[in-house]
Amino acid sequence: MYEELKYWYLRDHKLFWTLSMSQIKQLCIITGFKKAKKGDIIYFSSSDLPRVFLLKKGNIKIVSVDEDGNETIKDIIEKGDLFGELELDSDRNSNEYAKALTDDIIICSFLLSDFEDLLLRNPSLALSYTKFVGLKLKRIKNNYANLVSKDAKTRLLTFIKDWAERDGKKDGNRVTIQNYLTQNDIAQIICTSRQTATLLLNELEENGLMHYGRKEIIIEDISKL
Amino acid sequence: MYEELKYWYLRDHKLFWTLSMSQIKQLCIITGFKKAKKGDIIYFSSSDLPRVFLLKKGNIKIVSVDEDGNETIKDIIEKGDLFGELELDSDRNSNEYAKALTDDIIICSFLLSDFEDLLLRNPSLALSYTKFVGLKLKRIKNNYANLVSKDAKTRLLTFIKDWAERDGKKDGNRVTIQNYLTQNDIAQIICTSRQTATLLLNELEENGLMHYGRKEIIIEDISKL
DNA sequence: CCCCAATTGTAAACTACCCGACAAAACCAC
DNA sequence: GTGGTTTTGTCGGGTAGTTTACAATTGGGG
Repeated sequence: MYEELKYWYLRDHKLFWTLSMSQIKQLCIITGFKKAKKGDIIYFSSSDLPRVFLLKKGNIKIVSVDEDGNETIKDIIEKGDLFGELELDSDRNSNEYAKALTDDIIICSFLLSDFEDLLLRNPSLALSYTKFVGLKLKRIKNNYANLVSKDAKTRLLTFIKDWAERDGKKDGNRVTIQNYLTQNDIAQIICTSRQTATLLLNELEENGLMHYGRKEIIIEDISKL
Repeated sequence: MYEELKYWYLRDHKLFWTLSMSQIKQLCIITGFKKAKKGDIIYFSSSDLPRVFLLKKGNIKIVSVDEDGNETIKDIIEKGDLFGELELDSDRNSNEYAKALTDDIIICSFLLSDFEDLLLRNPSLALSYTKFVGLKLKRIKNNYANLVSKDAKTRLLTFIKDWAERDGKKDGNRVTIQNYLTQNDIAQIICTSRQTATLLLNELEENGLMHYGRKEIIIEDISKL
């Protein structure tokens, strides 16, 4: 029963749709599971073997600490996302960890080496995966371009619109987002200071464009952002 | 003879080492060739089918024009690099073109669809290619992190050191780089204004750390940068 | 060799944003 | 509730870097 659940978890991800049950089973032999709750820190650059992770439930952020001790958010991971050694290289010098943003986190993982074997045996999976990494590349290229040429306000707007698109519940032009981020998180994501983020969010609030709350964000009219 | 040359060009790239002659031949059926000289513009987001390109000789820059007409350098491509639709998605909305930085440019290309077929038939090539894309991802992540947390001076230094590593001719601690970039190019690469780049380069010059010339850059002592 | 275009040098005004500091408010655990 | 911690609000000074503007230099083509 528990074993079955494991398979189902992987099977559920669209990347793995092409695989047979036995192939998934193969990958699952060393599959690990983790549960966590809000605020928990999950080290994945630990002394363990390199792994690829799949977030089944909840939201987490990937944080990296640089040489000066500054923490920066590398990525926000949502339900169904893969994370970890996605680049398939095993040199994990990076000082990164994941932090749970919500309660009820479920993560499953498998060894990088097992995943590579599977890719070698499944050309079509390999191609899908390559496109998946390509998509990540495209996203970050886009973020980079925004950071270079757009100001903080525009970046915030872009982020909010993206977020609403991904997570928001639409009701006509009114969108409600379940908020699991602090203003500080948002600031880091759009690469600005907390103060600037606060300022801009309040500005949006004053203009009646949206309401920021710790639990949810309400956008009155998404088309006006 | 000319045909043979084509194959050799592809075979030469380490990604294709695992392929047999016949497999390369398959890819080459629709392989195109281009030659260009300094200043030439090579459109690859044209109405043609999506392609992957391989730069056999010379240096080019990938430039993109945003909605406001600003030109930004996306990438510098050197001998042996692949470029084009590396993400393997065929939606080329991006307004990009390549510009030759040196004379004697040789580019060969193949159709994205042919390349995908080849990947499907060669799992180990597919895996290598995924790692290649992963490497690109890692690089840009690194650039992004630098842009966020380091100032212009540090970014310039990082860039110069990288460049010296890649292209420079070492002679003890003295490194000579064949320069094919203007200060404006460098400025765009490290994401700053031309004036700031000029200022910083002159500062390095005054401190006796390096000599910037249009044809070559000489770093007196790479370990002191 | 000379001219023109591209590149490099320099300076001053301006500004978006950071940083430090502190207060108010919200949330959580007990 | 109550106390403490986290999050949010707000202000002003400081600055790295942009922008504008123009001069000086370089190099290549005729």
